[in-house]
Amino acid sequence: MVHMNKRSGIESRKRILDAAMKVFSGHGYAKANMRMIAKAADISIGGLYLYFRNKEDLCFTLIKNRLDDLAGRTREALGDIDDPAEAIGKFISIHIKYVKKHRELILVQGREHGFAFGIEIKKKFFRSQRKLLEDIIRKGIKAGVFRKCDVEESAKIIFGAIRGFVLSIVVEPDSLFLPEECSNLILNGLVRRNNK
Amino acid sequence: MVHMNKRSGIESRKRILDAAMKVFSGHGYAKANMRMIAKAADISIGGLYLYFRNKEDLCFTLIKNRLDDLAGRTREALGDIDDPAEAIGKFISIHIKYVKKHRELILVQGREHGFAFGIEIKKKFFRSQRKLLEDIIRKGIKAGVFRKCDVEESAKIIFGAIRGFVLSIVVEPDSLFLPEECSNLILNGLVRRNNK
Amino acid sequence: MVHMNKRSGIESRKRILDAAMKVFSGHGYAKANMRMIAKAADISIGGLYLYFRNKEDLCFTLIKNRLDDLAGRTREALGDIDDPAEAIGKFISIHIKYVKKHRELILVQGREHGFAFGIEIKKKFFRSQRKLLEDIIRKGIKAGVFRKCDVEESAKIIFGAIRGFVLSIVVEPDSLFLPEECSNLILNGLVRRNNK
Amino acid sequence: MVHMNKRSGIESRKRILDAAMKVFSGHGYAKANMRMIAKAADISIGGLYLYFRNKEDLCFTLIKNRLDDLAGRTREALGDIDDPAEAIGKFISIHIKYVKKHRELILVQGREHGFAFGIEIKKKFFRSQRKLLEDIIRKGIKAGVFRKCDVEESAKIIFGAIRGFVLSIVVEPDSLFLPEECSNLILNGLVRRNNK
DNA sequence: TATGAATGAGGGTTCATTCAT
DNA sequence: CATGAATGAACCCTCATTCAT
Repeated sequence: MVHMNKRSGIESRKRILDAAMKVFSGHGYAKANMRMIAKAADISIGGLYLYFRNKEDLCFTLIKNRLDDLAGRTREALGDIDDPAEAIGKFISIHIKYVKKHRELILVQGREHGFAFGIEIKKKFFRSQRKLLEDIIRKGIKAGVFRKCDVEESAKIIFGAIRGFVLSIVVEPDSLFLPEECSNLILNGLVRRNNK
Repeated sequence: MVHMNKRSGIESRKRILDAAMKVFSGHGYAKANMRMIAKAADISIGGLYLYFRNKEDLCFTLIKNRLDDLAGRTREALGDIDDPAEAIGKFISIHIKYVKKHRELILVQGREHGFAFGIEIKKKFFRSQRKLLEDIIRKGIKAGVFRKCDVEESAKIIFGAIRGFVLSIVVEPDSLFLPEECSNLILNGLVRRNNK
Repeated sequence: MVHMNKRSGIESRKRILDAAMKVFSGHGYAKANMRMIAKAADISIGGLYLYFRNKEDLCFTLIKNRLDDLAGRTREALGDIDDPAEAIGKFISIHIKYVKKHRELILVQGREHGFAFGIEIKKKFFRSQRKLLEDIIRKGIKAGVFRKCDVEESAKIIFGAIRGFVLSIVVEPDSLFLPEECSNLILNGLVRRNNK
Repeated sequence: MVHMNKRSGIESRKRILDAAMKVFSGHGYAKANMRMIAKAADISIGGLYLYFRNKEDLCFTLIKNRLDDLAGRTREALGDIDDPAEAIGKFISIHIKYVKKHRELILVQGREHGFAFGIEIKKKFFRSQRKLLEDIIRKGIKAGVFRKCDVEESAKIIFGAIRGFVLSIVVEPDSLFLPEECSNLILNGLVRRNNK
């Protein structure tokens, strides 16, 4: 290939990241290889290593970026909502819509590198998101809107349902549930209310 | 090395399956290799291929066995329960306890082989389990115990929560939710009831 | 598989040989494997080794049998022919018809085992057949029917043509030459005779 | 080991081809292995796959190159010969001398890959060479130098003799016939002419 | 005479990573 | 900043052969 127009480092980095997202999500971490990414990024194999220490680092960066992005959006969206029920609904819908839009994110991940792969970053993310949910629930209970339940457990369960959605994208992309229904179930439960 | 004491084919097959479960779950599909499994099964590499066509077939069999087992247990456990709320609770607890006990199951899976890896078997399993949930919910609504909700969506969401639990085992094995709390939330929702 | 009716050793040996011919000729020596042969012979793998020391020995026996058979038939056919030209024609046609009928023979052979594979047996066979040709030619010259040519060279060339035919069977089975035309060319040459 | 002195891609390709020819012809396709070739080419195993898709591709290229080379030489040599008898002689001698010089060519080939291995390329080559022979013979007949014979059959037979020579190289390298004698026999036949 | 589970060296191939240019 | 040829360990899998039964 001929010499490209010189590109800035920043631009190259971004190109690589985009390409890597495409390739990793298309083939999975294990089956994706550096040659594919290099080609997709229109850069040489060696070039990859100018910007990322190794394959793992590249993938890690990808995940971290996405997680940070989603965390930011969630924080933002929740900022001006006071009603706890509405906040729960918003939390669910924003997460679900995000993973649906960026489904590539999920497809990237494998169980390589003996678990350790990006696990810390994910743990931190999950913890922070659960915290958010806990705060909402706690506020709802204090406001008398929610019943007195185990706050932490409930947060885990709600977040679990969202993660279940993520898994569904991989296995059953054609039968995903709706965020609205999810909020509805989580808020109201299955059991019939007296008054309706 | 000399020949092992002759073992029956059946016994060898089982040894391999056990060893494979251990190795796959310990390292993940991609990082596990046939040599490891052979050593763990106390058999030669070639011996592995006497019982399984290839690595994929071996792993596939593993998953299928577990799924069939869980499906059987679920069917059995649900058989003599009439109360829909109780059935929901049972469904949740049996699934969650099963994956907790056999957490190896989850760790096995990767995204190799272009998604197709065992996906059909899983899809079928998921569909059948969701069907079970749907039946319970429908019965609950008819009995006037459950409110009129979207049956299919609700089933997806409940099953999603269980699957979220599965993912948690991988990432946050130290903060799993309790099956009882899960049933509680799913049945009663977050929002406070009028009468309490 | 259940126990077969006990078969005699002789019969088993023959079954194996037949099966081996089929398998070797269908796949070539290198790609054929003992399992295939065992299955085709309806015997166990171990059973093969009761009758033949190893794969090579089995194949070798195959070749030797065919070569001996062809040598016998040639000797027989040539026995009562006096006319040298007719003898040449007979030699060519018997060889060509034989390899055409038993084309499997050819397909068996590979270049495995560093050349040595069955080479001695073949050499011997070739030498004896060439000798036969030489005798015919020499007789023809003495009788004044054939011109004075280099007997050994001519025998080599004629036998070469036959061997070329063998190769053609592998590569161009649809454009084989006719034995009659071959004798014709060998006997009369390309160049026009004065008197015709 | 540290990196070799950087070599150009072209040069490496050639080194590999040379090494492969040596190794394949020394051991035969089936017994030759990529490690041998790598070592002989003074390159790493992986390096081989930079230039050839796989073992088969490597061997195929080898054969194709030789065949193309011989075809070119034949065409060239025949270009300025008008006398049909001389042309036949030239055709025979050029082919025979070529395979004698490059005897490695023959030794390479096996019956692997279910016959298909390079067979098309060979067929094409054989067809084109036979065509050449046919043209010479036809010209000879038209000029009244050759007797009226079956042109295609005769071409097949002559080419068959050459191919028989090729086989002889493998089995009886010590008793090859001479190109001159071959032309002589083919042109004049065995049967004595009236006038001599 | 017969079985077939078991062996294990060795084959072809891949790919993350390096480094001379 | 960028290249891409080169590396080589490691992978999955095959198969001739053995031997306890």
